[in-house]
Amino acid sequence: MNDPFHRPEKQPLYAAVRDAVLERIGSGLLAPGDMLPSEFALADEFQVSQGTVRKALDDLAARNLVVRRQGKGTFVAAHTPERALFHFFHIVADDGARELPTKSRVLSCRRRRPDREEAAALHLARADRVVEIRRIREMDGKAAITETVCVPAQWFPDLDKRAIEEVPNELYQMYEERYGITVHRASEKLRAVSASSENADQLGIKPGSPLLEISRVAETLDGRPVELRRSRCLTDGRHYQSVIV
Amino acid sequence: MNDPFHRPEKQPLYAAVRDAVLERIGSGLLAPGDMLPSEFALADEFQVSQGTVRKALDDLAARNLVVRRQGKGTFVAAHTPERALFHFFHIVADDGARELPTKSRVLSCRRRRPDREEAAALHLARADRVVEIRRIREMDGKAAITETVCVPAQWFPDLDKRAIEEVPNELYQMYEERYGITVHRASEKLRAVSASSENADQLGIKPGSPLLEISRVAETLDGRPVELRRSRCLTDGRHYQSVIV
DNA sequence: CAGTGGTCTAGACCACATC
DNA sequence: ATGTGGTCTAGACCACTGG
Repeated sequence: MNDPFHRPEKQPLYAAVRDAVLERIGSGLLAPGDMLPSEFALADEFQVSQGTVRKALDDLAARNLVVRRQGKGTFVAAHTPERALFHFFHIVADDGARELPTKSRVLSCRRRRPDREEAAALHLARADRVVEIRRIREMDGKAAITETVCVPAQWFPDLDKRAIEEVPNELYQMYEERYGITVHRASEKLRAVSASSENADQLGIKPGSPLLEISRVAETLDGRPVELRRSRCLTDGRHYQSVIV
Repeated sequence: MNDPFHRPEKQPLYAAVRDAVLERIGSGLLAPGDMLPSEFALADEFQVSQGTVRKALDDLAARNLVVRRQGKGTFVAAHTPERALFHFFHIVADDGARELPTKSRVLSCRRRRPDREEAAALHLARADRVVEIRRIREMDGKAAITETVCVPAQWFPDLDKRAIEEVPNELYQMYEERYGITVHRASEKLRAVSASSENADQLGIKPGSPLLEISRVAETLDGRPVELRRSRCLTDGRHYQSVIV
């Protein structure tokens, strides 16, 4: 049934409502962009007051899982290009301008076994397969970032067979639309590294130059890791912007 | 008067209550650690319902400005060592262990004119004065971070005269307790840079080695910049951890 | 116009902390 | 026992959206 509405001991009512709605989103019963039932409809369904449903939905809205729009309804959050850019792309020009990586040149797109790091990050066995995409992203007209994206092949069945030209600049929207996988949160580890000779060639710099390495693990709603993305970025007139609230 | 309780055109009631409480915190009328009046007391004072006060306080709690504790009360957020560490210190060992910089060796502590970058970041004129603290922070027993902290001298009148040994490891708690200045939010810019010969000496590495440069501007509640902190960190077995929700 | 979320109220009861 | 925040209800009215 699609009605797992339990209150497992002392959990507040609104939390049970929240989790029930969450379950429908996670299971795909409610897809990104869909409108949720109205507050009153949910209140009626779960036999709680409208205020309790409101608190549950406000909670989900605070976590960016749904978007509430007065007069229209409550909708499951979707990956728009702006959201992807503002939410997941943190490289900014030093003058504060938000320059997006306009072009990206795909170097390769293949299917292979994961290395130790990838297997660990994506919770895979060494015998499993991953699809690896390597590309160079340009900013302000010049090559600025080398990127190696790695995803479990089982969830992205034909990704390696797509023509290289078909890979869009914004991957997360494609994950969502084409494979039904919504990236919800990510954690990034940043380090300073020396450019390898390969990096140097790709970015037009001297080997040994300092590069900002960003190692990102992206997760779905239910916490499964879906992507390991290792980027090396030239921080020349640019920086990684982090806000601590 | 301490009662600027206006509703400037179409602003929700709870927002007016929130701003009124905020005003008391910002003005120092309510200091960090102080307990706020109870929900009913505030409701009575502002002539609104308790639910409206609740919404106002929940809003402040969501912004980390107050802390609510069931059965005890609502308190103005204060800088505990843990808060400082978990909230503002993002360097983590690669195995995930949260190693704090135990020791810090202060190299100098002096009063001088700001350079162009400092003046811009701290909204000062070139004729103003700043206090500069330079130090080396150790992690895991080895020198790992060089740090230059810069604050407006006018708000920290005798900071430069304090004995170097007196400067504590956690500065923000001292800012709050000794100067009544609460750091509330910060923004950090990260870059990869090459170690200068000075950096190399300080950290025991070769000149030119890649270092993670973190340039942080810390702000008070009302958005005034109070500190420019430039750190250069050896990311060897460590990284800067950033979570995107 | 009907339907949606947003605000606000008044009151009840619960859970926790302190004396 | 008292006072605090946390949950939940029922209902009123407002503001916005779209047919």
